[in-house]
Amino acid sequence: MIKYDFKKIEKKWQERWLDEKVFRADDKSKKPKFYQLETFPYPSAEGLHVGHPKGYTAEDIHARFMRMRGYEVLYAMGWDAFGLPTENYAIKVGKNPKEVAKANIKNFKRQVQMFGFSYDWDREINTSDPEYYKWTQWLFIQLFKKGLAYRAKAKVNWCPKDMTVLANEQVVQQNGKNVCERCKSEVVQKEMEQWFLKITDYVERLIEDLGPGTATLDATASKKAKVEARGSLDWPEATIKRQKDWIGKSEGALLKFEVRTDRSDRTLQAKRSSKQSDRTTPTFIEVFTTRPDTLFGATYLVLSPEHKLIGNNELGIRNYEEIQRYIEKAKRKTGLERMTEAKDKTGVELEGVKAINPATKEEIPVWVADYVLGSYGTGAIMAVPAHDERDFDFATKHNLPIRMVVCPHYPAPTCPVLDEAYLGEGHMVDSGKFDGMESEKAKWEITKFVGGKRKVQYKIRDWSVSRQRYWGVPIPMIHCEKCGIVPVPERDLPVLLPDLEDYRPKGKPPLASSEKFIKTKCPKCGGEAEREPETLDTFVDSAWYYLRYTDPHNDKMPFDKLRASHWMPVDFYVIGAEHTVLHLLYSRFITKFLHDEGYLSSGGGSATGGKFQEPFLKLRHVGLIIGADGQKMSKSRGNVVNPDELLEVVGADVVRVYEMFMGPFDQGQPWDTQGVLGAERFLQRVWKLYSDANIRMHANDTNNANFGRLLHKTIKKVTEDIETLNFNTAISAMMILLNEMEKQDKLPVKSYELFVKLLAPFAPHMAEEIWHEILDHKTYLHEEKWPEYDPKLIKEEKFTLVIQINGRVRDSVEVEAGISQAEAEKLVLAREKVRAYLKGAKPKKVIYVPGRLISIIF
RNA sequence: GGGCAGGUGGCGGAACGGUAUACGCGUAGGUCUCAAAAACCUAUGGAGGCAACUCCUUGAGGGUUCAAAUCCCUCUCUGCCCACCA
Repeated sequence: MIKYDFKKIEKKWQERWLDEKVFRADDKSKKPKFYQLETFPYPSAEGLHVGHPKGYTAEDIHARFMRMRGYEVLYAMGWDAFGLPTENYAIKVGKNPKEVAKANIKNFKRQVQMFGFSYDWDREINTSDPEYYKWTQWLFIQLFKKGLAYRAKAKVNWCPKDMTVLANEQVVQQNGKNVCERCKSEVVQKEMEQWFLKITDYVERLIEDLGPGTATLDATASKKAKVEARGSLDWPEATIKRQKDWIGKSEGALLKFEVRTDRSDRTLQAKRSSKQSDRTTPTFIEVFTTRPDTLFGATYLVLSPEHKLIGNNELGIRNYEEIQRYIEKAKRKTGLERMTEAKDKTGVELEGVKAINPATKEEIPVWVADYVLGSYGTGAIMAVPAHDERDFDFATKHNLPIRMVVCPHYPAPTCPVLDEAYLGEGHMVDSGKFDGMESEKAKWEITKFVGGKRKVQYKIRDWSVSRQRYWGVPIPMIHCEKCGIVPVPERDLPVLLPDLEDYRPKGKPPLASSEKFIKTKCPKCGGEAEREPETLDTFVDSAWYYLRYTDPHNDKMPFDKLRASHWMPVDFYVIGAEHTVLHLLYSRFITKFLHDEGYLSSGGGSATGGKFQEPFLKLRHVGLIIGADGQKMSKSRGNVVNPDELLEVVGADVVRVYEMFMGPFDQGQPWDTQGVLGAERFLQRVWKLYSDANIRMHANDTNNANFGRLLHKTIKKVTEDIETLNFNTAISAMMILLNEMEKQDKLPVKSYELFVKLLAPFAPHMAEEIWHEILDHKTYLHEEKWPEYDPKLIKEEKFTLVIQINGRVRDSVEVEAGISQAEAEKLVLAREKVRAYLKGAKPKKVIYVPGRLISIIF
């Protein structure tokens, strides 16, 4: 037997594939297109983690499979190379981030290439390359021109360690604290002037185009019906839901409550006595509510601690000092305290201040409490304790009146007790002329009655993109004293990121200290001006990279409209579930924007056949590989598996097969070094099969129907499993076939060839070696046609009929496939074993499931 | 507190109304060998029995059904996500 020298063989094929550019995606191909997108990695200094190749192998299998099925596949790789970790690492080792990034990419590329992934390397991109970020800057300018990039003062999330602003999406919860997604330091709130992208302008379409979801379909609905119900997006249900939740749309009304204070009473008296016309406009507190129907039950108002009416004491609050102390305390609360105290609703009443319920005209108290958020709605609420659990808790604690105004049953013989009332719809009670009206209708009638406005409110806020750090895309803007903010003319792009001696963060952008960079002329008036020293959030870089792959070397445009439209939308995207609200939402926004601006047109050969405003049609998440100890892999736990060592010891094909065999693709599994051995044995046996069997190899098909049936069943199974990403069962099916092949006295060469084709996407190096060197073919396997199964050959001639008596399996018998119920019954009832159970009794009922079982009840 | 996913041998998992434990790992015994490794063969959920066989078993309990790991209800545990959004 020839030893399988994986090192030599894997290297040989990788070089040939690369040199001959066999995986080049042809823009002009006549074949139907398939765009398969790989999450381009952030090239960290640590290099590849065993988790990376799991997603990559799955995509590579799928890409190779699609090629064999006759598609022209666009499948490429690139580097999301800007960003904090590289910069922080560079600071640590005292190097330039540019050098560090270059070295990291080189290392990543070396590792990735050792796995033999079938990328079109001519399309490799790098976000830190001026040829790429020139177009990121171009994109920013287009957004600016449309008023979608703007500067505003806002409270931002500030990471004190990284000394930069973070987007809301980049702030995560850990142990009850708001921490930086990257470095896990606690985030503080800071008021700063910032660049924002107006994603909120696209919010309706971002919801709408996710589709209606499949919630209305019952479980029996076909997969196709489900996909159609979602519009054209085939995404995991949970991902769609999370994005919708993040956008957080709610419909309600803005209602105004007039404020009465000691001071306004005095004004009123003064007005009366002097008979002056009303020149002082009354003060109002505006609230947002989704339940305007419950207005008659609003028994008090609550302001958030951040509310501007209590910022200075213009209302003349009598206990202002106490209020201030409360606000200060609320501000200092950590996320953890907020969480644990969520049930314990604290608050202070504003003394000397009352509000008028516009429906009842009653005076109601006004409170400040930190259960009301300053950042949502108007920062103030009307509290309806009977119909809101939080208000109920607060009212109970502070002894405020509770008035029920919606009754689930009407006419109401008995209304349910209060704590059952909360959210339900029903009919109005105790609400003046609205009594008896359906609450849903009353929402808008009552809003109209008190002069309120309908309002749609979202949780999502505009995307903050300013970063006060060095290693990113310079924002292509110029500040001119005369002309204001002026974009850099497009002919002057890119604005190059200068090499700085000292690029460390100092709380202000490092670029600000480079006079050479900052000082410039205003493109409008020609006067002295300054460049914007901030850099862009790296999520801007990655929000359009999939478009660049379609035309990566274009130096006139970010991409050619026809090329982009030919390849887009992405047909299949595998991505970690952690990107659900960040990258995916941003990418959808940018695609819609570019579509609106006419840079993208109808999709080319895609299945959608028409317009696309969605970048990613089919989306799946890859499950995390965890350490052998069941813990997440991390350096500190010492449970990290290094792919370099694995590749050295067992080679790429074995790692690929093992990672696909571990379990369901979208679920996480612990790493098992012993398990790798199983994959290795499997491939060794595939290899050995020929050497051992070359005596047995037979040019002609044998008449072994059983073997032929298994072969065709395996073709069917593997084909379907790749389509559905059930790689573990696909491999198991191939193992079963291999077990059987080993038992054959005469193994037809044709069968072996079919098997090698099935194996090719999983273990491409070994398959290619066998195909060329043993089976003596000149073509590459991915140019071969994917095997098709013959439905006729799959049909069983016989099957095992299971015999159940009174619901228990008691016997079984081999029978002809076409056996009728009458025949089966006769045969079964004649069996001794069955007779022993029946003891002469007559069966009451017989259930026959063709091809499976017969169930006798007596 | 809410949402989602899930709990099947010693382990990863398969089956998703129709013979539970496919496939792989591990373990035990065997073949080969002076020996060991590798490779190959056999066995391998639990209890009982010399045996043929019988009973039990998919987190716990209940229900539907001729038949439930699978469908329904209650509980429980684990993982992930969200978390006062009016």
